[in-house]
Amino acid sequence: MTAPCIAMVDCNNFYVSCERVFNPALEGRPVVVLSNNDGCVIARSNEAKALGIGMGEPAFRRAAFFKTHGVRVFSSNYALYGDMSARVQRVLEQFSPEMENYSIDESFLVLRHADTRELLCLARKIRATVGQWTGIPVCVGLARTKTLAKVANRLAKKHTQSGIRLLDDSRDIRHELARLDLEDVWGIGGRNARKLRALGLHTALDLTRQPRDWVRRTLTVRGLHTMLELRGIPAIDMEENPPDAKSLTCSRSFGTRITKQAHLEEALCAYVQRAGEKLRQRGLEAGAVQVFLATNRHMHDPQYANSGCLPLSTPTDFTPDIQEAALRILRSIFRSGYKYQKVGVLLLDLVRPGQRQLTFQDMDDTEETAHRRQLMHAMDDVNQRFGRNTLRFAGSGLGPKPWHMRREALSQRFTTSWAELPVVR
DNA sequence: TCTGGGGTCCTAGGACCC
DNA sequence: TCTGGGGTCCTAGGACCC
Repeated sequence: MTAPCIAMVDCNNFYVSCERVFNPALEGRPVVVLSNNDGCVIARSNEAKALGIGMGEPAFRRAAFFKTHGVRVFSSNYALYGDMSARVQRVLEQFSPEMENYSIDESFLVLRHADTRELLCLARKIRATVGQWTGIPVCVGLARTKTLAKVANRLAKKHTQSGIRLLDDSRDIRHELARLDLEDVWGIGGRNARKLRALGLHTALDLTRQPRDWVRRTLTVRGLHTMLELRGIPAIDMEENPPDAKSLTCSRSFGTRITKQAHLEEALCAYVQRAGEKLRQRGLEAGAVQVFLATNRHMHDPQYANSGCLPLSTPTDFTPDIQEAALRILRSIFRSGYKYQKVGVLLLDLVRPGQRQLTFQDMDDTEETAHRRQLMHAMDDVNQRFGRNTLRFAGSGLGPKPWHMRREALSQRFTTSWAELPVVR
């Protein structure tokens, strides 16, 4: 391969693999991991896939099936998966200085090796090292563009023993694209696949044969980039240093349906607290707050959903100010008489403090500002050392919390339990 | 009687990803 | 009883300005 090669490294059934690392008895058995609230299936072992369990299936509908087939079921444990993800990424870093951590379980690496044999050798080494150092099995797809590397990775998973697939020869590429459904192409979702089918296109190869203008008009500029990449022309850049996020969300579905405004307010306060922690962790301030609430659209009950937004007078990372704004929005959109399923907060117009214009307030209340910063810092510190919500705002309620989500089958926090952390810094 | 047109900014909605 | 959560980008269309 003459041009630089892109490797797509994808962890196999990642959440299931994380559970297995710390519970080897799960090896060879059907295992699933459920979404927040134990709602639906978001990860399946190969054995679970073989039983016909689909991605996104509601767990309650499969409960009996899980029991009769001995499927081991886990609530999602993001503290564990996030930590394992970081370990995998640290291993991958050693193989290329040019790397994009695309998602919790996928990374793109640029490999500048001219020789095909060298590339395959390196891919084998990546796979073996990640497996040995973290216990997580991965597959590697190799190609000239990110989109083709995703295709190669898919082939590595489905059709190889080695877990490695190089997709470089043009006849080979054509052959594989002719067998690839449009909705299985990275960047083409269900909606656009249906649209293209109605226009007579069915496979990835069909798409590569359309004129650029037509693709641009039909699928917007992003679809055009996808099509060019399928042709082997790089059009989607590596994002090695992702820019600061522009928004940040915290929302949950409730364990039971909620009708009381007071309970919604408690839940919202808790979510804002969490959002504030994320905000400070990233060193950002929010310029505006949005709140939304919704009933359960799967039920036949009366439906209501609404949202509202408020700008903050000056960008801030001070949780109480954000909570105040959020509660004002909630009170303006709340309607009684509905069974609510969900409430959430979005922090918008995020900025780095150093990069925004100073206001008169900034010059004015420096002492006050310092106190507020110290307060948030102290809370974050305690909660980091002793566990989330060790210190929390009274607004999130002192009594029982009917809005809490269900997590009935949670594994232990094997890697991040606070008891393992040093108490003194 | 006859009342422009082009540029910019913002937002909502829709699509995608894992 | 029970159907996730957290992001990004693009476009069309309206508001506004000169």
